[in-house]
Amino acid sequence: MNNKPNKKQHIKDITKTHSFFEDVWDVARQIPKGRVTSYGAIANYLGTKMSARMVGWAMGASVNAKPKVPAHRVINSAGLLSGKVHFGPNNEMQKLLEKEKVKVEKDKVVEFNKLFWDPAKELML
DNA sequence: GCATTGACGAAGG
DNA sequence: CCCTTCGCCAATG
Repeated sequence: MNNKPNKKQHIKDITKTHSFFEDVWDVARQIPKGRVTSYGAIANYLGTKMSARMVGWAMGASVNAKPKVPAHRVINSAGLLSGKVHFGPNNEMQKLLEKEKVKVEKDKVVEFNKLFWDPAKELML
């Protein structure tokens, strides 16, 4: 099929009801409590595996998400709280994670590999 | 239309 | 453990 819709037009259309952001938010909202995932994992699940940056970018817009998105459970592949600054002037993100029994040290999730929640594996229904 | 930026990822020093 | 370089896509100026 060569009837590919203009990407720009498509985006403009979906921006009203359904956007790349909402896809990310939808996945993020399904992250179990006490678990964490990475931008790359979500990107891979959405098919945009080449651009984990876009996921982070969507997370930045999560402030517009309703209901709010547990973005504090979404971190980078190294288990580092890369976006903690976006939660508050202090380590708000870390506090939220520790509240969910997620240990954080040096802005990094302890045993991140064990707490890692991969939507592409856990959420493939 | 080009340049810069960005809550990334991986590899190298 | 810390920093640098490259690649990636989309938004923004």
